Amino acid sequence: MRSERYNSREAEAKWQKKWAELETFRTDNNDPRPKYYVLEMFPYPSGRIHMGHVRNYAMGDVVARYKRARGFNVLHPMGWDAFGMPAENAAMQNKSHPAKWTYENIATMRGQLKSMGLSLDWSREIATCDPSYYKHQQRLFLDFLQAGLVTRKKSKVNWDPVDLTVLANEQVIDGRGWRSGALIEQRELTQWFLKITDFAEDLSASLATLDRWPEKVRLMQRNWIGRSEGLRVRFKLAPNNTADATTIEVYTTRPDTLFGAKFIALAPDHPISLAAGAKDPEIAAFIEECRRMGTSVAALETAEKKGMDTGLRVQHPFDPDWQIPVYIANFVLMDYGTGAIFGCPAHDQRDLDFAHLKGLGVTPVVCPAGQDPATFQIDRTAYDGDGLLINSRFLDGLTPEAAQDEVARRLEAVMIDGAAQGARQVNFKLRDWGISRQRYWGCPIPIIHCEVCGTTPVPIKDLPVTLPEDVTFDRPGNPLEHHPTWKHVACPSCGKAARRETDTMDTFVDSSWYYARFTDPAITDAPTSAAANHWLPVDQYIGGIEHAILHLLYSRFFARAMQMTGHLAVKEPFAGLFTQGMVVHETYRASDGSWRSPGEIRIEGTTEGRRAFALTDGAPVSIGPIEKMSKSKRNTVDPDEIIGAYGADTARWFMLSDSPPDRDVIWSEEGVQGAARYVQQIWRLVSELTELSAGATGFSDDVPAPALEIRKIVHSHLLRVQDHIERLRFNTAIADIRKMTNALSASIASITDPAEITPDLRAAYAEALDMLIQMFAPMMPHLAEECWADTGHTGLVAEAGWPVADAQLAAQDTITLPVQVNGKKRAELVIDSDAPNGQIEAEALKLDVVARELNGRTPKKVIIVPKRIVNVVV
RNA sequence: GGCCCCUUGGCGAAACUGGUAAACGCAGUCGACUUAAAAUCGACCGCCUCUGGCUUGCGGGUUCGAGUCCCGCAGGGGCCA
Repeated sequence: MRSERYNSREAEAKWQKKWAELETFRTDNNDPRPKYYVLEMFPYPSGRIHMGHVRNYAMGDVVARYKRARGFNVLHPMGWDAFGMPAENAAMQNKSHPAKWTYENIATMRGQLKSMGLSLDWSREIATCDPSYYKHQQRLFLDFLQAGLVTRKKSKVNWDPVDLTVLANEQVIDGRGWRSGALIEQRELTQWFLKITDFAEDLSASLATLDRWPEKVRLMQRNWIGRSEGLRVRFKLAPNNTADATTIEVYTTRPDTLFGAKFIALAPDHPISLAAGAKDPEIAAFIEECRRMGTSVAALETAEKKGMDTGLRVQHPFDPDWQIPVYIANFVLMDYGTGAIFGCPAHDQRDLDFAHLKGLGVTPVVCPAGQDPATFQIDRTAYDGDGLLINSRFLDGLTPEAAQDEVARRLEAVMIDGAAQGARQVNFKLRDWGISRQRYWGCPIPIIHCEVCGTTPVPIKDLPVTLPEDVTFDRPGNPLEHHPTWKHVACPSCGKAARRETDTMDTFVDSSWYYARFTDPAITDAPTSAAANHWLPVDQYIGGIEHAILHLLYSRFFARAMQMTGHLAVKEPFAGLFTQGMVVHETYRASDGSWRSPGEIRIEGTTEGRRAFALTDGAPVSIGPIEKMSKSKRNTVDPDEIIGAYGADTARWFMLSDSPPDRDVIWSEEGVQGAARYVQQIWRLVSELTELSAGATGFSDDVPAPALEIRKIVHSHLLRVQDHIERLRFNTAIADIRKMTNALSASIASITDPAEITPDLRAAYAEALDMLIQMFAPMMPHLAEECWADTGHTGLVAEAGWPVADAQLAAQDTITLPVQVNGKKRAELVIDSDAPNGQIEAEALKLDVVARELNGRTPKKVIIVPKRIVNVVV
């Protein structure tokens, strides 16, 4: 006996158990069907899943279940991005251990994800903090080292003197450490780097091949890599200079503006600056002042421009008698280009500001079209557009592009001290990836420092280098450094007492290759097997836009490095990328300014007059803007509570239905209730269709109108839903499913006499019933299984495949064409869909309204767009 | 400051390559059922001077035809500075 209302709680638990028992979603690497790899960005085990996860994984699951139904061997794994600072912070606060905290969170979150009914192959679950994972990461590090993709060099870092740790730029807020609040110092530390710049050219160029990535993400990566073509130019120091050097080398992307040069600017830590500082205490003080400003590029740009004359002068490359002053400037970066620039104030805003500051003069050398070269002046705004060269001797009249070429050509031919004065160079903004972190909860870098042998790799047979478990977090700094014994080891090469590297790897390393590990997660002797080449690239990767640059770029680098070291055959890990929008919610604030959670308030009134009150004391609460769900603003909704109250299917359906997937979705109680109502509506419709289709046998040779109508509705909607899912337009797929159920309900309601139910109609309802269940199964899998079983099927709908749409049935016999007169719609014409244009024109002109509009005039022309529109032009 | 994106009813939105603007839903109004409520069902639901006219942030352009393409402006967002 079937219950009136669908009980999601019972049904969801039942089907999740069934899928687990039958291992429905376990994927066999040797399955002969075509492969499809769906991956959602794996979560950080922060404690509990949030609505953003629900949205991300609901989308991925629709794709996975849909592709499985379409006959693909689908890989859809899940794991944990499990290393990182929050575990250490929690350990400090709770006097616990990061591993305990992390694994407890994983257990909780695994349970939560399972309650969503995701079609995941849990047998492939990995956690990056597990030695069985990071062992292979250490192996990759050693192979990269051998291949020359790892370096160790001094680098400036943000140093927190209280926490005794290095901070990332985004952890420095207003010059202070985000945790300690201490003033951050710039320190030079020896750090490990992965040489991502070796692949800069390819990482930039190959973006063009990623045609299933959002254009926005490709653009962001392109800008980040920052490829530019320019010229290295060596300026000779004027003969009477006191410097030890004889030339200053600059990098410029605008060699065409060389005749507009007014100064040379050096980075404060340029060797020539330092040498000048050594001789002149005033210069030394200025360099020290620049250092205190911070390293972030944004900080440099917004800071007031400052410079100091070194007293040095260089000769213009094309005129030895023309001397140019050399400044040390706070806006020049040592690690971009050569750490020195020449300034052309007329055509670069920064240079112009500096020239005004120092009174260096401005000479325009590029004149825009339509301006008179004799009078063209630059005042407060530099001109960086196109035009023709002026005031530039032999370059006059050339375009900037031609002038750049000419300057390069001439300077390449001039030799100074055995080297060309000018050399063309491609430059990148991209820097090598510093992976050293002075933290405990990360992957140990498998290196031993020996006083005799130097930095020595840990032999592969000794991997993994595991983290010691007995660590304490009661004092600042790196617990690995404090550990009494861990770092003391024998040198693997000479056997003498040596010291382990105590830096661990940036957690971005962990997530740069997990997609490859999922393809064969159990192998113990290598990071990857041939399975990786079978499965990769990932066909559809889904995650947040916040990873548009770093994670995706690092992963692209890793695939290339793994290819170079024989661990992978592909260089692009993600063929298709989709970036989903956030889950946002209204915010609520009490009169004292503190935030209130949605569970602590009640809302009165509708639309305009909505007001909120605290549940506890009825005090008014102001309704604030809709913002990203966050703990700090307390506008979060707990997925557990939603799933408990409404069921996973309702939560999934609402997440997918309300907004396009790449836009933000507003979580609202009304919206969820609408989805819950729809679940019950389907339940009733399925019950009615089951009754009407009882005893259905099959279609006759000539299906009569009412039954044919049902078939047309179902097949045409199936085609559209398919198309929408393929293009990840889940919101419109859902709209079409709802439309189809509306049409089926209307059809059932129109039956007044049981005699109308012919065998053909019975068969049509039977077909509609099965197809409907199969169509919503990817979104609401539990409800689908319950309905499928309830309508007499023995197997799982998850195994049932995808229904086949009959395009002929879906096609329309007659169509309604709008008829316009002079572009304004005046009438509609119902006509056979295959009617020839001549007939369409004749019938359109015969329409009363059209005849009235024409008022006896003959149409100039009649435009007929097949199956679209008729436009009569008078 | 530069580059990119967005702007459609009260709200979320739909409209694939230029071709009936507002599908599907949320909220709302009215009605049916009910002692009542919930649930459910039915009707309505952009604006106006309403047999017609207008409407996709604002102004212009291209076109037989513009939400869609082009130019300018305004507002919002993102990335890089």
